[in-house]
Amino acid sequence: MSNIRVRFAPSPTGYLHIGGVRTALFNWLFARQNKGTFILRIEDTDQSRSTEESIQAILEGMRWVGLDWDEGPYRQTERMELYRRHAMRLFEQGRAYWCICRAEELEARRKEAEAKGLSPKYDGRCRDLGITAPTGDAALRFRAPQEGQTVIDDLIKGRVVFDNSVLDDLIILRSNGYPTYNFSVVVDDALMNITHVVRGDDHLTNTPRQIPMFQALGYPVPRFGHLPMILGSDKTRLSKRHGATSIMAYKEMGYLPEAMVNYLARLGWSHGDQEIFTREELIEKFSFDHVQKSSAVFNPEKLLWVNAHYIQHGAPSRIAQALVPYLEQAGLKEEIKAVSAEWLERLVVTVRERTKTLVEMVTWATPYFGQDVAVEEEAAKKFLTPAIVPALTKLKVGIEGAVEFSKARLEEVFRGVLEEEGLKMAQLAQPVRVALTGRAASPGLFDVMELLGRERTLHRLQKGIERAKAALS
RNA sequence: GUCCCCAUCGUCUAGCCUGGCCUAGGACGCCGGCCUUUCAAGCCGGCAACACGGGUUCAAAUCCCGUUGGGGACGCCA
Repeated sequence: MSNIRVRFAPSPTGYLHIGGVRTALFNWLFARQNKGTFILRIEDTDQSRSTEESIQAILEGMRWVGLDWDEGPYRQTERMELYRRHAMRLFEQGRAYWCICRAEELEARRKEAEAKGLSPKYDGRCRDLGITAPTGDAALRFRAPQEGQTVIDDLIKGRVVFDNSVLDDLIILRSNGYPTYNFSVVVDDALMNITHVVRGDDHLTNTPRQIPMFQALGYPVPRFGHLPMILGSDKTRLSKRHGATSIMAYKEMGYLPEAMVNYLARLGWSHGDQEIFTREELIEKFSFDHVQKSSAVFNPEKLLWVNAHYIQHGAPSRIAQALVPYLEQAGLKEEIKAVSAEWLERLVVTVRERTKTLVEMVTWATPYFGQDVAVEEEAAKKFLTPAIVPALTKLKVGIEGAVEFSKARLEEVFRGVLEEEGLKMAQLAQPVRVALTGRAASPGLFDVMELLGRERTLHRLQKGIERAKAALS
């Protein structure tokens, strides 16, 4: 294990979303590639917005996509003592001071400054008051450097320089005693020996505020990497308006976690022209050098294509195993128990190429369960007509008489009927298809028969014949 | 408003660092064709981009400057 340590630090204020997963993924890939440590840390210092439910949702999402963590999940609310102690240390060093401005006053002043077109930063009026023992509500502010520059050699953006004159005296301890984000993140990253802070580039301007705190506290400054944002189709930050953003929503829609990972990895990162990567390849080939600097638009259609690819090319056993819960959810629990794993895999293989999600796959798979099949009205009306009865009957008799129930033999019988009846392939195939699957579209007929087996094939054929006979005339 | 980041087909991107191999490549989507028992899948083909303006250079998608456009940050949110 190397000394490389990275973390994913979501705040539990909602579900784990796509952007968070990608940030986590890049951290995870970097850790795994370097035999480093991947840490999960929950940033829940905002009591009013953090929920236990969100924490659980984050863990569930992480597990689903297979991003396993080596340490944590730590929760910042369990580390309060650490933040307070570090804050007091800064105070004692003269690097922090008590501010007795009220929140409403600050808000008002900010608005006023903004209205005048001035910078809305804190005016520093408590900076030199020298308050040592505040009474009532007071917040602790970090005394930010005002001169010189802070330079970041970003793993992705390259060299970024900020004038310290733009820096604000940030509140590090709220009047309720809780630390604020910019402070707790520094204390934790320092104490957890984080070597590389990889996060969304919405944090880029937070970085020059944090670096002086690492320095004031006497901790080494980690390296930073700022990932570009993921945007919606209208090029604004991805949000609910753009459709599903919760990672678990994609599970529900029938996406494979390996497809999500592959798509998200390729969103903002590339390795030449390669589109499909195994998890091992991702770990091996990932590099910050090839992470895009600019933001990327989330494209659900490409995601769907990647998912279809995994469904169509994955190991049948893997797809079958992933499909089962969806089948169960569709009310086929008992039916699944009755079939073998081997049969289920054959089913997957025959239906998967017309399927882009597992949910879609359920729709294609249902006709193969149970003795009878629900026949779509429209399909029956069009293909199960009295005129086709002789041919259907002849086919049924032929199959009954066949010694062997194999695809090759079945086709021979079928073609024999075609010839005797003077029919074209499609003229008989469609009625048979409807009788067997209840629909006008299905996999190849002989695959269907093989999947159904002799008994059900004959049974459904018979039902089809009866229905065709009864149709008007 | 101030600061920061970014800019190649509609979208994801290769190429940019180390200028010529770029008549700018791949992928998704779209359009057309082939295959075909249906629906798909597959295969073949097509449409489609270096934001703009100046430089530097024999030569610029590639280097420099500016403009424009987009995004982000400026909270006792994270």
